[in-house]
Amino acid sequence: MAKAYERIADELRESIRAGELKPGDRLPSETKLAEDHRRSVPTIRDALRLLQDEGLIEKLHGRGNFVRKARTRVLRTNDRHQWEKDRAREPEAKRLETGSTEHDTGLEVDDLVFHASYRETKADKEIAEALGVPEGSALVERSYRTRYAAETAPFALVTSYLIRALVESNPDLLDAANEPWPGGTQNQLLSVGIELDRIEERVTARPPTPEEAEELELPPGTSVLLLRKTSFDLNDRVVEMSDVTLPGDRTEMLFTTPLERW
Amino acid sequence: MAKAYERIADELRESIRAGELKPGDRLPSETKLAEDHRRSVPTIRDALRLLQDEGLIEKLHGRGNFVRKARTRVLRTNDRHQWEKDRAREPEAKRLETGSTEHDTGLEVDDLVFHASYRETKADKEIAEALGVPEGSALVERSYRTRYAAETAPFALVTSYLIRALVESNPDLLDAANEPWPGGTQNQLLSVGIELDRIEERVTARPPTPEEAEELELPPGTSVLLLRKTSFDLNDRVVEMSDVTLPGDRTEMLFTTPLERW
DNA sequence: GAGTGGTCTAGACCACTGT
DNA sequence: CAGTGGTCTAGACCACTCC
Repeated sequence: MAKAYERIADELRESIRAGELKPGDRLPSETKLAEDHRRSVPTIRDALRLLQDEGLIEKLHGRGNFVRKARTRVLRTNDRHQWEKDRAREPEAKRLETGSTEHDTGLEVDDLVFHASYRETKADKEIAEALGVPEGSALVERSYRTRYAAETAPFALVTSYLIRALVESNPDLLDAANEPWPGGTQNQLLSVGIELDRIEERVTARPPTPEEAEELELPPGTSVLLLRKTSFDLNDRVVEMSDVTLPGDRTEMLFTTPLERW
Repeated sequence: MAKAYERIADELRESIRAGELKPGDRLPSETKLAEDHRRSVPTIRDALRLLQDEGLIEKLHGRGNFVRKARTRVLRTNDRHQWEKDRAREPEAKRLETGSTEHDTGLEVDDLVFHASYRETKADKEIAEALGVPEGSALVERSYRTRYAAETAPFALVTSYLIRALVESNPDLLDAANEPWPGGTQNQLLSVGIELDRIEERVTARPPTPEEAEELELPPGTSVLLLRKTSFDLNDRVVEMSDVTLPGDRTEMLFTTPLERW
């Protein structure tokens, strides 16, 4: 025999999937649902929590419970890397026009708000391994937040690591005041004589930590995508590594793999 | 003033992050926690549910609440596509040895259990658009489940779509009895004269549906990765499309993007 | 059988939203 | 102000695990 709160959740889920309850619709109040199903309010709330955890409904205090609407997605492609490499050697005037985020989103520079901060650190075990340097090596840790001007939450949390010894010959690379840097990271690396050979991106997913949920303004019932991007130079050395946290309900990543001809 | 259940959750989360409570450790019983914090048991349970939703703890009925251990990850790379393309033209004996899943996981064929089923359908609006065919076109819908022999849950749910008109010249492609097909999908397509030019993969993440959680044996507090793979032939036609659902807590996807030289 | 978490109740009181 | 969901209590009873 199935549990009451599961049966009630199943019923509501079915109504939502069938389209009887459409995105934006208000569900009956919790007391109303309790009467209808002849159950106590806490039992109803158990059912609604299941639906919330699945991302199907949104609970708004004082207003009601609503079927969740899909959020508009931000597309992030891997051809941005080649695009950024090409762009890195353009004259500064050209580089100022657009960054890779604008390339992805098709937006103007003015539609986006950009924030960067730099910090000097030493590599812990995990980061050292990812960068292929000894533990304790001096690093430049750079933190980026980009959001739509019309919104309050950023659409990505980015932490990027550079190996200080590789970039310190250009002091401009140690100062966040030079951000946003026209031409992006690949132009920064070019300024110290580094050319990239390839980029590796590792992707996983999990529920957000409370801190991530807070900063990305994620409602309950959403996931985050974790992207670790590693850049290799022509000598197969790791020259940069970034950890990116993206909201799962509004991010779509597109990777294109070209194949050699037979 | 913070809510009691949040404060209790914060305290426990901190203990876990600090390593005072290690993966596998049992938390104090709910009644014990209630006494310690001078709160009712339901309030403690509210706190523990937060931690469960974050994927930090595992609730085991009759045994206790435990700090969750990380599961071993399955790596899925995008160089599998080129590998599979090369493999598609090898003689059958060679193709029988390993499939792309074994290529990714480094396992033997015997370590994996494979299941396939075919079904003929018509393209609904969404699928038709993805395949670039008219709505209602005849399709071959193929469903795959692969799991470790030692485990009960598959590590991926795959639904693949072929356009019937493109493949029906080889009747073997309409029969699941020929699975696992030596050489995989690219060899199947070769048998009807199709060569692939590139593969596009779109990735998003969200909490699992109850059905996905059931089939993948996902504990609460995990996400799924959704991968839509689209294969294009030399004429830029879509010739195959797959939707893949992967457990977020045990899947890592690796995409390598090579860059052209300056 | 002792100890654990899971389901469910009935209700008090608080906090937020709208009119 | 009425109506909504959010927090919390105190306790009954069930189901599972392990000794």
